Amino acid sequence: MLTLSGTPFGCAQRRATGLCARCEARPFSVCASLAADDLDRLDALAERLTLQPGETLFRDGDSAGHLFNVTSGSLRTYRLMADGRRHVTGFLFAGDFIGLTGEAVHRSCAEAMEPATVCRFRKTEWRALMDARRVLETALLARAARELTAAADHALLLARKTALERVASFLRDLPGSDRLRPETPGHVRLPMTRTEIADYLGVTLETVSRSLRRLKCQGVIRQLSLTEMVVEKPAALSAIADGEV
Amino acid sequence: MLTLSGTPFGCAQRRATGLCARCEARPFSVCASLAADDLDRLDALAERLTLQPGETLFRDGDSAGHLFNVTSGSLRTYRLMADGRRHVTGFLFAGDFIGLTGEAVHRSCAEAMEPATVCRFRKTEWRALMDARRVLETALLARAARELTAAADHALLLARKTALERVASFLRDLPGSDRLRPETPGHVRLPMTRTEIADYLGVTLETVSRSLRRLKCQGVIRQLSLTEMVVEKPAALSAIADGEV
DNA sequence: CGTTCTCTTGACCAGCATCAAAATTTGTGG
DNA sequence: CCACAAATTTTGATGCTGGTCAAGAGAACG
Repeated sequence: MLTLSGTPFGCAQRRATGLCARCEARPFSVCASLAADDLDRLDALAERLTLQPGETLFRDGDSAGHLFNVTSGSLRTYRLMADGRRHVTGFLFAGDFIGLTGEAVHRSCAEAMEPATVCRFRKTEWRALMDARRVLETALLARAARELTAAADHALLLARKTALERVASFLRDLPGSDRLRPETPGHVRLPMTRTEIADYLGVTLETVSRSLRRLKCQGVIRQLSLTEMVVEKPAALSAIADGEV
Repeated sequence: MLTLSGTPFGCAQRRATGLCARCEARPFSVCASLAADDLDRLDALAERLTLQPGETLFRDGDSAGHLFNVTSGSLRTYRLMADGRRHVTGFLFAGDFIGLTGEAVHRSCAEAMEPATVCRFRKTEWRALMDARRVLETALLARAARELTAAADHALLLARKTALERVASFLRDLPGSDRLRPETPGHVRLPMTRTEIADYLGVTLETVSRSLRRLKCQGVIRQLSLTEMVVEKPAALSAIADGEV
């Protein structure tokens, strides 16, 4: 079940001694824009949620009264078509913000892939905080800008890249997403299933599997386990990803 | 050639008698957030550009020191891969804002499809105006949110829809984009070529042509001319677009 | 250690791409 | 306004990438 641990007794601390002050995800969250003095205010608004693998944060059709900030672990968001076709919208890690799209009703589902923690904010309260601390709105706009850039890259991938190029792009761009993990250079951790990768890249799981094999045969990557890859030839991987082959 | 008509003598008018006050695109631009009193400030920052069909606003690799607001006509933005594969990122009409992605160097090209007019702003000056008039930043964030929603819809289209569904989605969603045109219900104007539609939908021009034919045979649409369609059965079109067939 | 789930591999097939040519539209000069 | 040239669109024939179906191999879990 989804456990909920709000600020103790619901009252803000005077000094920034709350959870936000110790939050490991803060440096790469929009919260980083706030001065230390303002953290107690953030604390007062944040509800801490803990999700177990497979647990749902929200579903398609739920009214979207909240915003979320991922503080640890990872989540997937996806959309379903009427006949069951699935598109995985994205994979979310610590520091990622959910709710930039500003829709009143969720049009996608969000579930934990691994044990995850998330901060939840009421939209109205968040809006008030943004009005009081404008740097927060500026930080959110900057984040929205980055997301739009990433969306354009992903659209190019979906519109024009071959299956092999898609998988190569994925292996190249995924590392660094989870900024809480000490990044071992060349190592790619895959907390998601092949099916999820496929639904993210717009192909089938068999095609993902075959593409990975081709990359392995070419010596571009080496497989340590189902969820762990090593990039042996980063330059070659990137060249394939960009279609320069 | 690209003609340039800045504010006469570079000095701001005291009362809002400038071009912004009379701008037809203002109601559906981010500029709509500004009070009438602030329009002379906007006027002082805006350079008016006129583009002929096929003319370039900016190219991939150009340094992105400006932001743009489309005030009439239409443009296309696209990206190219090393081997020439093209992805049309989007079609832009009056009211659309260019530069939300905030990148320092352009990663796409923008060209006029029809005669078009565009307002150009220096990023630094625009930033200063946003700092002075916060509603502007809020309006920009709202617009970024809408773009992210649209990007998610387009990603679903590219990842999971069939060719027929893509073309149906396009015909359903394009009208209303050009808010300057008096919208004749059921009429779809296509100021772009088949190739551009194809590159936008991630298929080939032949597939677009064949899909249109299937829709015509089914009586869902009727063709008036190459650039003008009539939707005869909107419900059927939408059902096809959403894969409910 | 067996059950179940996920991943891999193979065989076959279909949707869309590619190649090619005809039809239509657009543009130009007389 | 017409005739011709160029560009775009439509239509047809064929092929390939990636999807579908199916079976077997590993992992994960109790």
